[in-house]
Amino acid sequence: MQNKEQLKSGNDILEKIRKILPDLPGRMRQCGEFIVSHHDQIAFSTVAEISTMANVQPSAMMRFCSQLGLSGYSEMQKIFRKEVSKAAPDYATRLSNLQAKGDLSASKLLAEFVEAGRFSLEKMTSEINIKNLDHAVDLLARTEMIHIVGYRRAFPIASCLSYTLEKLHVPNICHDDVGKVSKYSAIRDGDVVIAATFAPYTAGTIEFVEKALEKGATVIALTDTEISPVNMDGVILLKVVDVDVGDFRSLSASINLAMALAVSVGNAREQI
Amino acid sequence: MQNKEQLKSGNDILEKIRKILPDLPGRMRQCGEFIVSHHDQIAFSTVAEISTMANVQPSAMMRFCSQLGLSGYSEMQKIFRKEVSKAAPDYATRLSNLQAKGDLSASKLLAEFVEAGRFSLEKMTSEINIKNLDHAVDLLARTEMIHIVGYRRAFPIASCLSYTLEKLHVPNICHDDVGKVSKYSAIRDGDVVIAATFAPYTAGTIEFVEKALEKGATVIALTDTEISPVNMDGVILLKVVDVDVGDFRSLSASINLAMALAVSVGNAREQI
DNA sequence: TCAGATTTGGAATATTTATTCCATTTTGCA
DNA sequence: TGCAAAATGGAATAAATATTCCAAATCTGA
Repeated sequence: MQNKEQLKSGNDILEKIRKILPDLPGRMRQCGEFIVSHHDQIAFSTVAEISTMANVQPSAMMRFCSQLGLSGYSEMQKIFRKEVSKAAPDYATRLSNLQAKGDLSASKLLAEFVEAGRFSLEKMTSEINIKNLDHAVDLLARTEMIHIVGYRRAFPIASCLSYTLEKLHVPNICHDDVGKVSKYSAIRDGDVVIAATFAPYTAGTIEFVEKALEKGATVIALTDTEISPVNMDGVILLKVVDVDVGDFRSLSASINLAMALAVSVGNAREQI
Repeated sequence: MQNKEQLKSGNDILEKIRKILPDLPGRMRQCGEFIVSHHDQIAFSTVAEISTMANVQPSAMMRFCSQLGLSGYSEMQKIFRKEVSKAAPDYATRLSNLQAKGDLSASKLLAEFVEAGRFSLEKMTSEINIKNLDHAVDLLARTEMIHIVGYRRAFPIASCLSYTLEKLHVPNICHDDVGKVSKYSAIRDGDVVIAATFAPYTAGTIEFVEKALEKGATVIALTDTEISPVNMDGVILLKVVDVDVGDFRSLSASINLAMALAVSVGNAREQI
């Protein structure tokens, strides 16, 4: 049994197993069948657990992994873990490595941002709180005035929201602090505020949220963690994480959430 | 610290952490914050890995788990593992789930924007003119002043560029037309203008480009076609297309190109 | 049927990981 | 300012897990 192919992915492993399965003796066959049908559990189960479930001895499972050309169960588990784990790739390290090698061209950097953007978008599909999203749309569809606040890095998100809502003829005020004038007084009881802020959380946005809540407005927060300082009592939190590229972040997830939110509101208002 | 509540689910744990977080000392706080924001990784990671990522000692993490009323990290991991084994659908499944909620739902719209964003990023990778990108970076790295213009839908891109360049201490003026005042007079011979405009091409941006060229500035255009009205003689064109969702567009490609451009310029300036 | 080859189960061993313990440092309060 | 309490880092220890080894059982082919 000479294994020329390096098994790099879970699929490689499953394909290999399917190929050799017909010629396997008893226990080896059981191992193969079990792994194929329960591959989603490999990432977080021990040899002992897996072999018990497969009705084989632990050493049988070890032998099976050797037969696949792997050094052991651990190597197989690592491959499956990599695919199941939702940890963001370490773009910061990748960037420093590129920089250290003097290999940091604009096109390489663009590729990193594209990758980070893609990852952020995909991750958002599993992390978004749909109940809160629907609740936010409902509130925004009914309110007389939408206030939008997002400074510094979050300002593109705020301006995008404001532009989109205006195109849809939804009354909104984008609080841009022109002339360093904050206009809390424009907020009325019953209005809704959309506040966008991400680590390290601009103080002005936090203050704005506090003032808004005091005035009886409802606040919808676009932010990157449940323990964000804007997650105050009664705030509807839409968690959205954009991954870092060095000291910066792709804005892909948050800006697309903003667009989807605004267009949903526009649609909902047409039906009221 | 008497813990009466039995923590049975991942959510119980996260809720408990959020409650005690404000009163925690240094390392305990770090542990709590890390777990809340990376709870999807607990199932797959060792104490050593987690504590390294959280920048605490392993024993700190152990102490934190004790403070939650758990017997240790293993008990916490078991709880999260139990929930992972039935969750974790892949991206395609998550997308379908979002799309299944009804044609006008916010989640379906979000799914559409996510897909549009991913597609736009993918497309940009194959369509970007690398020669022009490098040329643009070179010019931007050498100029005394960068002027940025992008109105209406392109304004988030302009503001994102401006913010990023400012963070990198690159001199730039974002022409935002506050009070409907355009400031062509600030443009000097030798300056570089980044103009972002996409169909249907804001008249103000076209006029700005014309004025800039007259004044001897170099213009870099972020636009969606070679036949864009800003593709005037001598303009360096960076073509970037964001795909439509109904009457709107995901901004993913253009905003990530802007980020990559700005960061490249920052890097290039550090080497001059 | 028998002998050699292959497979198997499980004990022993090695490695990895979780946990405990304790000296030192830091914090908070009178 | 000083002291007691709390927090911390890290080494030592315990526990869990992966792996290796080998005697016994089973299979295969002449």
